[in-house]
Amino acid sequence: MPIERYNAAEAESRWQKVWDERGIFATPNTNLSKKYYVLEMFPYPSGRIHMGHVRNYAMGDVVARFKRATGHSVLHPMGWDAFGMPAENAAMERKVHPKAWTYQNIAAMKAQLKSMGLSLDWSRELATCDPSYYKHQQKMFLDFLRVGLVERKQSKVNWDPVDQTVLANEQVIDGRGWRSGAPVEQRELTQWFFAITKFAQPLLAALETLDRWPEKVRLMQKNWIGRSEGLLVRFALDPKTTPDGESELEIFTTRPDTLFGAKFMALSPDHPLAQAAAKKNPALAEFIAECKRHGTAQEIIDKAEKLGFDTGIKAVHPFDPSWTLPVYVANFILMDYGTGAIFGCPAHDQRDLDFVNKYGLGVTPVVCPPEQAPRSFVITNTAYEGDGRMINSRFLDGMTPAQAREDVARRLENEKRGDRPVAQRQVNYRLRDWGISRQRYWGCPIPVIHCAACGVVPVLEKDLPVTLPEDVTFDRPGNPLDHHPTWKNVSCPQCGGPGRRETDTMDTFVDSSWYFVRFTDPKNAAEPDDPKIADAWMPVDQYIGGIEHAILHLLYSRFFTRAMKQTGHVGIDEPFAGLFTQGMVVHETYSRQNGDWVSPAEVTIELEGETRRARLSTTNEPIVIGPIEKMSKSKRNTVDPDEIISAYGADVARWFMLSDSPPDRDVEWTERGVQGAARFVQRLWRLVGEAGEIGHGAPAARPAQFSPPALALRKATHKALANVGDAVEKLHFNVCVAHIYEFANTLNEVIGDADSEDGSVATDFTWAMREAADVLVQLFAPMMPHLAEECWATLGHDTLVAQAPWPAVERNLLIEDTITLPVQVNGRKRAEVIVPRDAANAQIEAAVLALDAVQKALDGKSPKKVIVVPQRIVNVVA
RNA sequence: GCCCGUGUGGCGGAAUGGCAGACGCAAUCGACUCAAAAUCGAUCGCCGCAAGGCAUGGGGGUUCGACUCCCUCCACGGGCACCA
Repeated sequence: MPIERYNAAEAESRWQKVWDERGIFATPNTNLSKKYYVLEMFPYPSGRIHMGHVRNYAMGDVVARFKRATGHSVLHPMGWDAFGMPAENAAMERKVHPKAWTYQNIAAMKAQLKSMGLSLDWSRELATCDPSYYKHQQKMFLDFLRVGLVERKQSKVNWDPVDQTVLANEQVIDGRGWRSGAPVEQRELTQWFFAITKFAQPLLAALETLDRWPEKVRLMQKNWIGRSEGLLVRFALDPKTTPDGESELEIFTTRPDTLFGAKFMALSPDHPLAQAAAKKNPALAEFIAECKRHGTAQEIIDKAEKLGFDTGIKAVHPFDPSWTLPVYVANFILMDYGTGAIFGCPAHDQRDLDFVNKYGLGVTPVVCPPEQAPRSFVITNTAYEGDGRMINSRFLDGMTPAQAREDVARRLENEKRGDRPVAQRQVNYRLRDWGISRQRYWGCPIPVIHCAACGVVPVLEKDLPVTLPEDVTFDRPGNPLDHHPTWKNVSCPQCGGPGRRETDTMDTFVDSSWYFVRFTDPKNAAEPDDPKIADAWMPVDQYIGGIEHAILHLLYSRFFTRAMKQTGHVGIDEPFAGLFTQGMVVHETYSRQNGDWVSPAEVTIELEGETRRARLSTTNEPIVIGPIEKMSKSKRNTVDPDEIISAYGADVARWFMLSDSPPDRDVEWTERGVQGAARFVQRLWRLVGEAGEIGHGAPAARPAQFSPPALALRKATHKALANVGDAVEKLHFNVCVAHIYEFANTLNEVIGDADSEDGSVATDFTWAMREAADVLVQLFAPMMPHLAEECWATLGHDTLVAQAPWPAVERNLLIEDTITLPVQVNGRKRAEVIVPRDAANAQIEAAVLALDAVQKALDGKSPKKVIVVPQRIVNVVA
């Protein structure tokens, strides 16, 4: 009987409806002893999903469905990272309200996601722009404020001149705003900060415990936090050369061992001593002003030449009162790292070397590389930053730099000036506090009120949430909240006098720093916001998303979770136990002769011998095939998931996304690959149909005995089951796909053999065939759930495969009675030998040496040694 | 500049220190067809008629045995970048 083609379009919407009606993916907050929380990074509602989303959510869905089948209570929710600039841009460009624009986009994208057949619990859907979401965020802000994790301080900030808002350090990439791409300027503003630096050490230390995170991400965070251990050293200043009120200069160094190589001191232009000295020195004041002028744009700082100005002040060397060092103001010293002052040792620091070479201050090497004679060791243009032995350093001579560092630290710690030690050990971090104030409308309002009498006053908890006004205008630059005629005018909660509402909103990265906790609380919970429920679900067992969030989102979320713990919102430290960073979806680029990009949909590819040629489908104009790049609107090399799904079905899109490349690498979207996936869908459909027919009459009870062909089939079935299960656990979806292909090929051969035998089929074989068909369907069900349901139904099941438990692997079927061992002679394969599984090594050795091929390879020589690796290989050494 | 990762057929890639190239894509030949598509069968790392040899970026090392471990060089990709 011919089998009809599988109609994806019809079947997919039908099964989606069944899943929906039966509510099988809704997760109750009960029975959490075996819980599994799988989460994909939630999308920004830009309006349409792209192939990156398809890849991300396909992976998460495989994990969710697999874990559900293996008996876990699975939480797999979806929501919307809904605040942000694009909504305001749309408002400015198209006169749509950001809220309307956002919710339209959410509706459109939700429909797209639904068409993918994802096993999501939509009852927990959330949008961060919803007051019922951000009221919790405002509450947490106030809790953080109370315990000192939120601070208000004046500081130099990164100002994005295009978006007219402040950016966090993490949001400045190559000196440009992460969103606008405009060169970032430095401005001095009073801003709200999350005190992420208070957790610098725990955030760093806990990276060691995140053993299910990619090494790369942990390293990136480690470098970003940037811990360095060093010494704070107080240098006395020569009073004759020093402005009134100043008597010493404190510096931070990680290389106290090089103290005898010091040639100068350098101050940041913002350093108080520099400012004090500038008051009496107009030339110095001008130099500092010049530094600041140059310092407005990050790009200029990056390229600036090292410049210094001698203040005339002299600092006294801590080990020699007669040795003084000139104090410079230098443009490359940062005020907000260490103390904003350094001592310069040119021999062993490239920047310092460049500086002394410019100003002629001399070089004395103090660390001599191994196997180099101290007398002949000279530094000219390249500083030596390696290890060795101390030279020219008095009592340190002969020590290693590590020993010298310890010796210097101990001596200066024990020496007092005034009532304090001259030096103390200090740990410094590169990490800066997280500035969250944004001068924008479409974000979470910061719930404080400014009062002339009382200062900054928190909004009362009963007045939360502070909601955004809807009647705002976007017809001029700046913050629409600030322009609003009445919104900011409120009375002070403390004194009742006139107050002004804070008009800054929070960085949208705050919204995404805790959404994973919010999902644990279903809307209809008896006790909303019960920390016990959050703790029962948290941490996220498997988090999946792009590597681009390695620092920003993932570090903020780690901080936020700790802050939530400190304020009693959760009981855990780390939000994501397992993290997987998937690769990008890439595609060939196409362009016309004049350089205009052309989308793949407009191009026809032809093969001319070995070379592929592209033409514009409409006019036959020749098209240049460009490099394979990340799908982007600007290069127009995108493929619309909607079009793929309507042409081939969601299962095909999902399958191809999972099949071609390892999930952490980039995958190239190709038409050929999609067609291959589509062919395989039809092949599986036919194969399951045929296997189902053979297995149709099988007895319900499992036969006591299996004939050799039936046993062989069962072995293949259980091997596939074990292999696919292992591969899914490791998220090796491409390997998983390969094993499914392999099993499908085997099953196809077995069916072919059974057909050719023509006649009645033994019942044990029909039973094994039915088992094989069931298992095959279950194996691909997490990846192609619609096809799987359709196949499952044709196999006569009245249950849903989405709810079927994962079959148990019968381990005894994986063990072979006889094994084929490869035989090597001197490491080169010469033969194979078939031996019983439990054969003794001596027995195997004898069998191997009797082989003709082995004797021939030995060529009359007698073997020196025979290495038998049980179950693996035999190697004869001659 | 510093740190990290990657390198395997025409392509994507597989391989607890144990048969390199599973599986897929592409290609070639054949069957079916009036023809095409679909489907099915065969071939498919390189050299060689073959026997055999050579092959996991290059070179060296450890090992009975190395894609896998170590050293070194090269290429590509990524992160950080006046952080003292």
